Amino acid sequence: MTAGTGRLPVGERLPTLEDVARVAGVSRATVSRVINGIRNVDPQLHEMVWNAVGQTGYVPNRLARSLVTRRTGTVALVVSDSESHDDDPFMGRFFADPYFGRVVGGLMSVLRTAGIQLALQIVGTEEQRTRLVGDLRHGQADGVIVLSLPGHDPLPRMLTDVGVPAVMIGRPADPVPINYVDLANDTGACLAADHLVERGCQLIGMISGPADVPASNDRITGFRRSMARHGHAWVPLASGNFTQESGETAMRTLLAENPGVDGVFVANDLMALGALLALRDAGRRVPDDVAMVGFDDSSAAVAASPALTTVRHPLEDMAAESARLLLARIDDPGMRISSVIYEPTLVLRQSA
Amino acid sequence: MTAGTGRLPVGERLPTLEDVARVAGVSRATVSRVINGIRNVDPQLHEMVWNAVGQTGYVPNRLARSLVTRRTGTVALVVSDSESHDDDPFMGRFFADPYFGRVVGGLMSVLRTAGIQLALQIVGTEEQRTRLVGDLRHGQADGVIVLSLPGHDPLPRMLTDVGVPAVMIGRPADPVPINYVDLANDTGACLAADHLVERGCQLIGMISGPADVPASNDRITGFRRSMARHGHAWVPLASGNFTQESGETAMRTLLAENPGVDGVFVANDLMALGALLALRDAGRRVPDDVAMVGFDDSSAAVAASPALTTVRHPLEDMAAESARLLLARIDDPGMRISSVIYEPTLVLRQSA
DNA sequence: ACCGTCTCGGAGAGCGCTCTCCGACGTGTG
DNA sequence: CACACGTCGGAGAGCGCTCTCCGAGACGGT
Repeated sequence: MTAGTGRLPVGERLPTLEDVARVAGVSRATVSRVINGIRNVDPQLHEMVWNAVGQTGYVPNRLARSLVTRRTGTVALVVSDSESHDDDPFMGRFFADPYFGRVVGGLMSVLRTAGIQLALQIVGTEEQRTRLVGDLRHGQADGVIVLSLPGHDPLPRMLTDVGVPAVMIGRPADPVPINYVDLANDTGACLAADHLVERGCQLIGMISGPADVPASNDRITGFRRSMARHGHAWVPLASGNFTQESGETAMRTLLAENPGVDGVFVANDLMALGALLALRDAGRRVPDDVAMVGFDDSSAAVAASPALTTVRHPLEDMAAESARLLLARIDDPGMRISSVIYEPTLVLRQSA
Repeated sequence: MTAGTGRLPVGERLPTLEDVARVAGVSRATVSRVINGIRNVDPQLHEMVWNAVGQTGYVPNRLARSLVTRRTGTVALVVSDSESHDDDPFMGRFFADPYFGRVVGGLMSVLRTAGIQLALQIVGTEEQRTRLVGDLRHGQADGVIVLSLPGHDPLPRMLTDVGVPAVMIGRPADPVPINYVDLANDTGACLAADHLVERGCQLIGMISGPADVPASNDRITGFRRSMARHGHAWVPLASGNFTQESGETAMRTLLAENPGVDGVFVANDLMALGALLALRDAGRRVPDDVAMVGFDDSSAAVAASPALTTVRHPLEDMAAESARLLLARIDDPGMRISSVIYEPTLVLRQSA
C-alpha cells in the first residue's frame, strides 16, 4: 500500500503534427507524408522531419488518424450469445474453457505480426447487438471475428447486411453468406466411430453436446452415419452441455440404459473427463471394459488417465486462418466469400 | 463456398449529427446536448430530436467523440513479455492455459456492465512497448490492465511515469508505485505446508515454478518459512516452468534425489498433473505413498485422479477487482495508489 | 524564348463530434 | 419603463490528422 498522486502530466500537451512541422520548418502535409512514407519527398526535408520527430518525441494520434482514414488497426472479437443475458454465469464457464484461450492465441499469432489489436466484445442483448453493428459501420473496428455460441444468432446476418468484413469461427447455424472457418466435425465423428468399430466394440454409445450447436450437431450426424454404415442403425445417445459434470451425468445415464456398452464416443474432452469418472465409479475399466474416444485433443486429453484417444481439433490453426481471411477481406472488400474447412485427425492414446 | 460481392454500402453515407440537426430543425449543439442528456433542453425540442434520431437511424461515431472527449470506453489488457520476442511459441502456451481465460472472464464481468470493451495487446519488443505507451498517452485506451510475465518488466514503470491509469494483476517484480491486485502466495504455500505436515508427512518436497516470477518466488519462500517453523530447515526442491511436462520431469528429479519423499507441494495444478503421472510411473500411490497439494484450484484439479487437494486462487474475483480498481482510478485520477491482496484457501480433495 | 510536362511542397478543407462562448428572449424588480 | 438577471439555443472554434487540390519551380523540346 503505497500512497502517491498519480503524476498526471497536467497541461503538458503532447506534441502534434503541427509542432513537428514548426520545428522542421515545413508544413503539416509534408510531415504527414514523411511519417506515412508517401511518395517522393526531398531527402533533405525527409531528414529534417525525422529529426524534428525525434526532438519533439512525437507519436501520431491513432484516434485522429482513424477518424479520417477509416482504418483503426483493430479487429473485434465478438462473442455473441443470443440466448443469455448480461450477468449470465455461463460466460464464466466459457472463458475458463481452453477453447476461448486457444482461439485468442491463434488469432493473435497472426494479428500481432500485422500490428493489429484485438478488441473483445461480448454481446448478449438485442440492444448491445444493434449498438455493436452501429459502431462497426462507423469503422470502430476494421473487421470482426464472430465466435458464435449456442442458438440461432441474428448477428452474422446483421453483419453481412451492413457489409462489415466478418469471419466466423464455426459454421453459422442459419445459412448466411459469411466467411467462416470450420472443422469437418462429421468427419471427425466418423473417425471416432470407425476406430471404435475396428477395435471390436459391439455396443457403442455417444455422449453428445447440445443439438442446437452446429458443431455439436455435425458430430452427432457424422457418428450416426458412420455407425449405420457399419450396420448399427441405432446408437445409444446421451447429451450434455460440454462441461465435465454434464459428461459424468450423461455417462451414468448411458450406463444405466445400456449396461452392455463397451465403447463410447464423447463429443468433447471435458465431458470425456467426466465420463471417465463415472466409469471408474461404476467399476468399468478403460479401455478394457469400455473404450473411449474424445474430441478436441485439448490439454485435458493428455492429462486424463488413461490418456484420451481423441479427435484432434486444430483450433489455433483455424483461428489463425480466420484472422488471415479477415485481413484479406479487409484489404479487398470485393473478395468473394469463401470458407475453409479443416480436416480432423485421430490421435491415438490409451483410452481406445 | 458461396460467391458474393460483399454488399458494401458504397456512397451510402451514415447519418451524422448534422443530418439529425437538419431533420429536427435545430442546431448540432442541441442534438449533441439531447443525445448526451445534458442540462435543460426544452422538452419539445427534446422530443423532436429523438424523433429525428429515429428517422435517420443515427448512431454516434465513437471515434469522433473520443477525439474530443479523450475518453474511449476501452481498457487495454496488455500481456507484457519482456523476455520473449515476436513469434515466441511461449505465447501459445500462455493462451491455452486457463489462467488467461479466467482473467479475461473476471475482467469482462465488470467491464461489460460498464459498457467498456477490452483491447488485447501483446508487447514483446522494446519498440512495441514504446509505441503502446505513446498510444496510451494519446488516450487510445482509458486505462490499462497489465498482466506481467516472467522477468523484470520495464512496462509498469513506463506506465506510471507517464501517468496512465494502470492496474497490475500480480505484484510487479520491481517496486513500482502502481496499483495492483495480488494473491498472498506465501500464505497459500504455508497452508499447503501446514496441511502436509499435519497429515504426518515426514519428507516433504516442493516443485516450484521459475524463481524470477514474483508469484512463484513467494510460494517458495512461504513454503520454506512454514516448513522451517515445523522444524524442517531444508526442503528438497525441483523447479519447473508451470507446464505439465515440466512438472513430470521435476517429480522424477525429486524422486531420484529423495526416494523417501512422502509429501509434495506443487506450485500449480498443471505441474501437479504431470507430477501425478511421474508418481504413477514410479509405482507410488497418491495419497497413500505420497501426498500432494497443488495450487490454483483450476479445472485440472478436479479433473485429476485422484482429485487434487489444492490452494484456491480466486483469479476471477481478483481480475474483477482489478477492473473495478482501474475504473475508479480512471474516474478519479488523483486517487491514491492502493493494492488489494487476496487470501488463498485450501481446498481439500483426495490427493492429500 | 516559349510552352507543355513533371516534381514537389503548401494551403486548406474536411472527418464527426463537443463545448465554450454569446446573444435572444422572458421575467421580475426599482 | 429601464435595467439586471436567468434560461436556453446557436455559432463556431477546435480535437489531430489526411489528402486533394493548386501553384511554384525545374527541365527539355521545338
